[in-house]
This record gives sequence, C-alpha cells and structure tokens, in this order.
Amino acid sequence: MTQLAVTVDRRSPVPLYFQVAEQLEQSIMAGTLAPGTRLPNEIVLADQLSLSRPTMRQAIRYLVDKGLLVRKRGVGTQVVQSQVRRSIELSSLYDDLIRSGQHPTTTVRDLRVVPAPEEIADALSLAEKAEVIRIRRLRYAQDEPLALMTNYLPQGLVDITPEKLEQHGLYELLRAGGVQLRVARQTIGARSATVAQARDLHETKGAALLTMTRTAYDDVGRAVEYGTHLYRASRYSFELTLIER
Amino acid sequence: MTQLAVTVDRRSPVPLYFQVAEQLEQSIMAGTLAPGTRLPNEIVLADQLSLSRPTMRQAIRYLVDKGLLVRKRGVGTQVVQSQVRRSIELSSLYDDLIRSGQHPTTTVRDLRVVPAPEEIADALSLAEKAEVIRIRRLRYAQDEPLALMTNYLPQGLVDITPEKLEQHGLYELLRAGGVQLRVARQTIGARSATVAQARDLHETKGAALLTMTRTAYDDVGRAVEYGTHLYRASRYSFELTLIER
DNA sequence: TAGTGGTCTAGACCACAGT
DNA sequence: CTGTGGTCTAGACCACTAC
Repeated sequence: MTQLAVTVDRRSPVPLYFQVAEQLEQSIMAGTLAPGTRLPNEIVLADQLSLSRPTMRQAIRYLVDKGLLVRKRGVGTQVVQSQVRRSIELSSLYDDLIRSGQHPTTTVRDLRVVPAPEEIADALSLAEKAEVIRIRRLRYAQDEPLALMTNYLPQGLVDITPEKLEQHGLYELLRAGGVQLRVARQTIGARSATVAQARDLHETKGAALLTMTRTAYDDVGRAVEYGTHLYRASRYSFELTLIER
Repeated sequence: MTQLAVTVDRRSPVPLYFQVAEQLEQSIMAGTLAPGTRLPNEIVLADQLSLSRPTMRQAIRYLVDKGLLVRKRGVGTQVVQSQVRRSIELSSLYDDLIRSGQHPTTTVRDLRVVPAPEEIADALSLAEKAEVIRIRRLRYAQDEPLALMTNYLPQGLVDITPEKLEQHGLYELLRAGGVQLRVARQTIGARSATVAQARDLHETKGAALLTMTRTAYDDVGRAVEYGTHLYRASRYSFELTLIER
C-alpha cells in the first residue's frame, strides 16, 4: 500500500476531517482507489497526514456512513465493491433533476390557504382546522410530465408565490427563508392512475404510479412541510443506500 | 430542565455511549421526553453521568443519525416533533414481518444453479456466465400473498436448501453462515402486474405493484446478494427516514 | 456577551481477526 | 501472537446563536 493522494490545508476553514473525506471520495469515484482496495490502518493514515487518530477516524466514519467504505475490526478498512449512483437525500425532486442535468419546469396549478384536513394537521402537529398553505404543482422534466405534487405548509414560515415556485424548488425557497431542514420521514408506495391523473401525466388510466408522502422537520424539530406526490413509474424511481450500524 | 432518567453500568460490556443512547431512545419513545423538549447541553449531561464529553456526544450523535434528535450550534439539542415508526433497515422482508407481528410463510418455487445473466454478473462483480444460485420465492403474510422474490447469490457462500428457506429469512441464513451484511443499494419503482404475476399475488392484471431491486455487500465490501422483488402495493409500502448532514 | 455545539489533540485500554 | 478497529478520557480552541 503506497501513499494516498491526500493533502490537508490547515489554513482552510473547511474542517480537516472533511478535506480528507472529500479527497478519498474523489479517489474512490475516479477509480484510483479501486473496489476492494484495503486502506492503511488509522494510525498510519493519521501519521501520514499529521492528523490525530480521532480526526482520521471521523473522516473514515463519514465515508462508511455514506456506504463507500466498510470496516471490520481486526481486519481493516476496504472500498465497497460497487459503483455508486447518487441516492435519495434530503433534497427536493427539483434539486435532484437539476443535478442530474435534466431541465425541470413547474406549473403551479393551485396555491391557496385552506383549513388543514385532520391527516395534515396531525402530520404538521397543528391544531385541527388551523390554516395551512396548500400547493398543487405539476413537474416536468425535459418537457414531459413527471410528477403531480401536493404540499402543505404552516402559514407564516416563508413568503411563497406562484412565480417563485415556477422558478425554484420548494426546498430552495424554504432554505432561502431561513428554514434549515434536518429530518424527513417518507413512505413510498404504488397505485394505479385515475383518469384525471393519467391525463395530467400523459399516462393511460390504470398505469402504475409511484407514490411518496413525506413530512419534513427543521433544525429545531418542528414539522415544516407535508407533501404527497405521484410519480410516473415509467420515468422515475428512488435509489437509496442502507448502512448497517 | 431536571435530571434525565439515565444511568450507566460501567461493569457492563455494552458500550457506555450505547447504554445512554438506548435509554434516551426509550424515554423519547415512551413520551417522557416529549417532542420539542430541549436537552441539557453536552457538558452538563456528561457531568451528570460522569462521562467524558466525547462519549456523551457519541450517544447524542447516534440518536441524531437515527432521526430522533436535532441539534443546532448555539442553540441546543431537541427532540424531533414526530412519532417515529420503524423505517427500512438492512434486514429482510421476513425479519420486518416477524417484528411487526405478522406471520410470514414462504413457498420456494425454484432453487437452482444457473449461469449468471449479464446484469446479475455485473451487480455481483462476477465473471459473465459464472454460476450463481437462483432462488424464486413467494412470501405470504397472514395467509395472503405479499411478494414475489427472486434472488441471486454467488456459489459457495452458504449452504441453502428449500427447507431452510421455508423456515428462515434469506438474510438470517446468510448471517448464520458467517456473512455480515453492511451496505445495500436499493432501487424502488412501480409497474403493472402481468397476468402471471397477478395470479400469483391474488391481484388483477394491471394492478400496481411496487418493485425493489437490491444489491447487498458484506463487511469486506464483497457483493453477496442480488434480489429483485415485486410487492403488492395494496398491502406493502416502504418507510424511510432521511437525515441531512 | 454568554451559551451552545463543532472540531481537534494525544494519549490509553480493550475486543476481535487472522497467523 | 500481531494488527486492526472500537471505546474512552480530559482537556483545548473555535464558530455560531441569541440576547
């Protein structure tokens, strides 16, 4: 095992562990660190980079949590045998499409304040019939319809207009309004398209659709968004990485 | 903020951070620590339990990663505003059903050695046409069909028989054979049932089905299982928790 | 300005894997 | 046995938040 192509800049404001993790990640993605490769042990790595062992461990743990490395006590740390595609993160469909080079556009079909139905009030921890903002949108990617989305937000969080929604993702607007999303709980299922859904999505009645409902929470634990979405299964799927421990 | 009902036993072989995390988790689940509750800061907590700050941090980080707590620099650590249901983990459908009190049974429809199709050889990082074990099963929960499952495994990993598969989950057999699963990559989608699938699953032709394909890796990064499953959307869905950072 | 979590160090001892 | 990662300590300084 030779030296790794990693350097750290102690003047940088970027945390040391993160500089290391990012460079290792790039090497793995580029194939310089091939699947199956065993890394030197923590102590050696820490010495090579003049870091303390806990800091080196933090870098490695970051990549283990991402599913790029696996470690086994008494054995060592190795690169996982797989080319990784990007998997679900706490970002919106809009962000995902932008990143994957698609060209998302959005039509806002409805935006109004409504009394919260029981299910939504529950999910957002609001009093029943509290007023919430309801948004219905149709999302296109490369000029083909992709998803029908309905979202509910507590009032007063951020200023939302149809114009903004057609130019930005909902999560982008939330972040711009100072809302830091931290946790989301999702349920993914499937159903057959109704006539109206089929018409909107350019499918035929009965076509398989993916359903996703999500409640998102901010950095102080408040529920800030509830969404229920319908995706064309012919054009969309969810990828995820699971880690044991 | 009063004392937390947490104690640690230093003679126990269970790591201290884990003892703390488990007890906090129980308090959260039981409602003793209500959603929105703010925890004392790390230093105080560590002192109360006579632990070092890093150890206390590790306990908290564990729960943050699980989506039960959120933290914000300069502010503090709070309980997330939501009742959590169990979400997808690196376990098999069989394990999940057992845990949720259902009564899964399994019919093995086929178990044989076949030359690996290109797609499977790729996923498992094997030579094309290497021989693999192919398993086709039908899973029932409470006497109703739930899922049609096809799995591929490299030969020689563990000893698998139809009898064992009808009494245990596949992952259980792998673990019993010394295979430690660590990472899995999944894709979740939807499709309409064919006539044959509909017959097996007691659905009608064209019914919406959830699809899941998964490649699982062990603790040294080897691909050890590839599966492609079909679930009745009317009786099954996936739950997951996403964490930012 | 006071209080919080985020990062970092330099050690120590232990449990487990493979020889 | 040797080598690996897992746990734990007791400090230090910094960045961010809220008042």
